[in-house]
Amino acid sequence: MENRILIKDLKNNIGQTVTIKGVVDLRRDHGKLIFIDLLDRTGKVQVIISKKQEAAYSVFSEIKNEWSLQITGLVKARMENTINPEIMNGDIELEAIEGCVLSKAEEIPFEKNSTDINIDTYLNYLPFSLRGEKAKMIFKIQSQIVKSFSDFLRSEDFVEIQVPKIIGEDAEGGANTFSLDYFGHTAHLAQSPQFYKQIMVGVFERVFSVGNVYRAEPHSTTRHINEYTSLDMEMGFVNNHEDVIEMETKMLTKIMKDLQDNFSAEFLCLNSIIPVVPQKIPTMKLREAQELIKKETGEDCTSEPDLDPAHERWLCEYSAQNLGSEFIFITHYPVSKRPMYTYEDENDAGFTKSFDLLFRGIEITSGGQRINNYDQLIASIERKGLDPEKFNYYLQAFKYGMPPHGGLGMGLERLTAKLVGVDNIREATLFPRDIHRIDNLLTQETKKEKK
RNA sequence: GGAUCCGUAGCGAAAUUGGUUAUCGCGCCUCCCUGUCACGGAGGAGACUGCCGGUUCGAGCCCGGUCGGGUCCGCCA
Repeated sequence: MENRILIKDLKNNIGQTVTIKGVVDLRRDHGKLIFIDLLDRTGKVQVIISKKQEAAYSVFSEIKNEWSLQITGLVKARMENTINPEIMNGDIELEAIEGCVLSKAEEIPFEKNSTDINIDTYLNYLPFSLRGEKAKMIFKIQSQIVKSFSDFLRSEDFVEIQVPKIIGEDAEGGANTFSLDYFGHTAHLAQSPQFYKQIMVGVFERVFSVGNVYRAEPHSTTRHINEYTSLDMEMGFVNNHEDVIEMETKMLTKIMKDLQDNFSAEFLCLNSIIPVVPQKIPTMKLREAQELIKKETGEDCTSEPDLDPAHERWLCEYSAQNLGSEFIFITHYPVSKRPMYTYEDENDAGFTKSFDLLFRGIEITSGGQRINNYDQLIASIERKGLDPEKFNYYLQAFKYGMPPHGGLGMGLERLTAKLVGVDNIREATLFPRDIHRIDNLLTQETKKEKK
C-alpha cells in the first residue's frame, strides 16, 4: 500500500509520475509559480507549484512552512540554467500535479536553521528547535556513538544489562541524589549504575549499560545537567586500571572510526573534526600533571587533591600540542577524592588506581580498578564515615566472592558536545534537565504551588 | 550556593553625555512577479523597553528592590 517514493530515490525516477510525502522547509513564491523545498527523512527536493497545474495550485498555493504534504508529480531533470550543484537533488525537481495537505502548522517562532538564537529561546521551543539541521546532525551522531559503544563491547563479550534507576541508598555515599516517595518510604534516583554493574561482574564477568543517571547538584554551568546518559562498562579479571584504559582506548577508536565512516559530511557542516585516537593515549599521574602545570605556567596546584577546570583545559591543550593527542588520561587521584569502592595502589599509598579521561577541556570519563576484597571494601566504607550495614545488599557480591575488576562511566552528552563542537551541553542533550527547567522553566510560582 | 554580565515587537540586535513619534534585519499580513533556491519589488501591522518603586522638568538609559536568564566557579560525567 505504501507507494510513497523517498526523496533520496527521486533521481532514479526521472520522467515518471510519483508520490512523495514531506514537510515544507521553505516556500519561495513567484506568483503563478511557487517553489517549495520539501523535506523527508532522507533529504530535500524542490517542488514546482505552477498555475498551469490547476489541481496542485489550488491545494498548495496557501501552504506555509512546516506543513506536511502529500504530492503526486512528475520528476523532471532541471533545465541546464536552473541546476544548483550546491544542494541535494539540485539537478532535478518535482512538478506537482495533485496532492493534499496532511497537516497544517502555526507560524513558527523563529527561523528553523537560524544560528543566532539565544540558548533559552532554543530550549523554550525544543519540539520545534530540534527540527533544525544542526540539531538533527548532532543527535544522529549521538545515536551512532551509542551504537558504536554497544557494538564494540558486544564484540568483546560484554553483556548489556538493564539496571534500576530507583535505589534505596545512594550509590556512592554522597548526598547529591534526588529523593522520592516510595510507598511511604524514601527512595532515591540512581546517580550511577555503579553497584549493579559491579554485582553483575560476578555474574557475566563483562557487562555494560546505557542509561540515565541523576545528580541533584545545584550547579549551573555549560557542562552540567541533572539527568544525563551514562555509558558504563565493567570488566572482571583485570590486572589493574590500565586494562580498563586499554579497553577504553579500543572502544574510542571504534567510535571515531564509525563516525568517520558514516558522518564525515556532518562533521564538515558542523565545522568540527573527528579526533584521532592514538594507539596509546598519553597517561600521567595527577601529581605529574600538577608538576607539569607548575613548571610550564608557574601556577602551583600541587597541593590540590584535584584539577580545576582551567587546568583541565590547559592539560588538553598541552596534550594536543605536545603529545599528539586530544585525549589524555590522568590517574592516581588521592583516596580522599574517590568513592569508597576505589582501589588504592599498593605501590603508591594514599593514591588510587583510578583515572579520568580528559578530552577537549573536560572530563568525559571516570573509571578505575575497584576494591574486590570483602574486608577491604568494608574497611574503605568505614574510612569514608559510612555505615557498611547500609550497603549489605551490594556487599553480598563481595561476600560471596568477586574477581578483581574495574570499569568506567562516560558522559554521553559531554562526549557528544565536545565532538561536534558545541559550547553548551544542553545542545547535546535532547531534553536537558537543569536547575532551571524540566522542559518548561521552573519558576517561583510553580515552586510555591507544590508547597 | 558564590562571582559576574544581561533583560527593548514572534526571533536576533540598535538607540550619542538622560531629551520630542523607540531604530534596523529576519519573520508575519496585503498586493505585484513563471526560474527561484536565504528569490525579488511595493505597502502594512506588530513594543505599555520583565515587574515595582525612586531621582529628574524629562528615564529604554541613573539608583534601589524584585522576577527571569547567560557565563564562570565550587562539585562532577
